[in-house]
Amino acid sequence: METRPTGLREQKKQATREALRTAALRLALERGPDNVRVDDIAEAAGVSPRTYNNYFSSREQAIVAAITGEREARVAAAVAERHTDVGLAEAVIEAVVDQYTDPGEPGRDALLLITARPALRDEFVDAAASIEHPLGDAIAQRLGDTDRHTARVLAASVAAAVRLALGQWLQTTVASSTSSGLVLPSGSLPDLLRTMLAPLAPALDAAERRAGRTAS
Amino acid sequence: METRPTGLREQKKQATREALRTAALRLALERGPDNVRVDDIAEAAGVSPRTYNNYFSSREQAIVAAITGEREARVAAAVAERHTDVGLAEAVIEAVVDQYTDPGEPGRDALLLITARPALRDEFVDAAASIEHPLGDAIAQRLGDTDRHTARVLAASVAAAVRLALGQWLQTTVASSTSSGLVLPSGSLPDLLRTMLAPLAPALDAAERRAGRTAS
DNA sequence: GAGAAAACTTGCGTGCACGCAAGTTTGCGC
DNA sequence: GCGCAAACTTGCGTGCACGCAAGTTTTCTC
Repeated sequence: METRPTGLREQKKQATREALRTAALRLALERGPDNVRVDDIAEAAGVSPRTYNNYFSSREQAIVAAITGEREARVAAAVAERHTDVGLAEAVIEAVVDQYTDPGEPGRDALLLITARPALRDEFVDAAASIEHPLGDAIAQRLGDTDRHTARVLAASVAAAVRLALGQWLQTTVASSTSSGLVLPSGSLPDLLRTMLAPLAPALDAAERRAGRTAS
Repeated sequence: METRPTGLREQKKQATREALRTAALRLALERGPDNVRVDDIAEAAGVSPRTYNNYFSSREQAIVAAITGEREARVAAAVAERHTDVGLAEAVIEAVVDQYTDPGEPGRDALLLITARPALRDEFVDAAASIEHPLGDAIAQRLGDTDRHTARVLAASVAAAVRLALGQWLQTTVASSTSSGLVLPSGSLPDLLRTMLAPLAPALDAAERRAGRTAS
C-alpha cells in the first residue's frame, strides 16, 4: 500500500495544512467569506501568504478542505475493506454513500456557507474529483491489475457521478430555499448518490467478471 | 433541438470569439506562448482586454480553443445522426473516435506547442469536459427522456474517459520525446480512446435496454 | 556528529481574473 | 421610425496565483 514518509517534516506539513484550512473556515464563518483575505488566513495560521499558496491554489479550496477533510482516502479505504464476496458495484456504491452521509454535526453551518456562495459551491462539487485516484487504486487492487486503464476509467466515472449528485443536491437545495431564510440541504443525498451511481453498476460488474475470467 | 438566437448580435459574438482564439494561437506560435500577454491577444483581435475575459477565463483557454474548435457540438451531432440500429455504446464510441481522429494538417504544430507546455497540456485535456453537456442531450434523446439522470451520468463518464485517454496520449508522447527534439504525438489516439471507452460499454448498453423495456 | 543534499518557506515581482458601474449597441413592440 | 429594455463592451480597481531565487530546516550518509 501507500505509506507516507513519516518524519518530522511530514508531520509539520500536515499540521500546517490543518491549521490553514481550519483558520480559513473559522474566519469565513466569523466574517462571511467575502471579508476574508488570503493574507488573513495565512496570518491566522502563522505562515506567509506565499506559503498558503503552496498548499492551496485558491481561497475556496482551503475553506472547502476544512469540511471535506480526508474523504478521498476514506472512500478508497472503505472500498478496500469490503469483503470480496459482494460485487464490485455494490462495494463501491456503498462505500461512497457511506462516506458522503452526514457524519453528524461538525460542518452543519459550514454547509450553509457553501450553498450560499457560488464559488464555494463549485469548489465543493469539484472536490469530488479528488476521490478519483485513490479510488482507482482501490479498484485496480480488486481487479487484480489485469488492466489498469479499466480501473482508472471506472474510478473517473464514479467520481463524475458523485460530482453530478453533489451538484444536483446543492442545486435543488438552493432552489427550495428561495424565499425563506437559508434552508439546510435535507433532500436525501444518499438517495441521489445511489441514483447517479446506479447506471455505472453494469460497467463495474462487467469489469469484475472480465477480471475474474482472465485470472482463472 | 437547440437553435441559436440567430441575429446580428450572435454573429458578432461568434466573430469576436473566433478572432480571439485565432489571434491567440497565431501569436503563441509566432513568439512562443510565454511571450504572449492577454493584452496582446485582445489588441490583435480588436477588443479590450476586459472583453477578452468575457470570452475566455484563462489565457490557455483561448489558445486551446483555436484547435479544439466546436468539437463538443460535433460529437453530439455525430451521436445523434447514427442510426438507432447500432447499439448506444457503439454509436457513442464511434462518434467520439471519429471526432478525435486527426482531421488533417491544421493544427500539427499547434499540438507541438501544447505538448510542450504543461499549462496548455492541462487545458487541452480538460477541454474534453466540454462534450459532457451536448453529449448528455444526445444520449437523453436516444434514451427517450426516461431518466435524465442516467443520460447525464453516462455522458459525464464518457467525458471522463476521453479526458483520461487524452492525458495518457500526451503523457506517453512527451515521455517518448525526451532526448530527441520534440516528437509529434503519433501513438494511436483512436486505439487509446477505444481502450478507455470500452469499460463503459456495458453501462451504455444496459441503459439502452432499460429504456427500451420501459418504453415498450 | 559533521557536512552535504534535499525539502520547505518566504519576499518579491508580474500578469491575470473578475466584480462593478458606466457607456454603447442591438432587438422588439407599437 | 421611436423609444425602451436587454445584451454587450469597456475602464478601473482589487485581490490573487505563481515563477523565481535566496534563506532556512530536516534528513541522509559516512
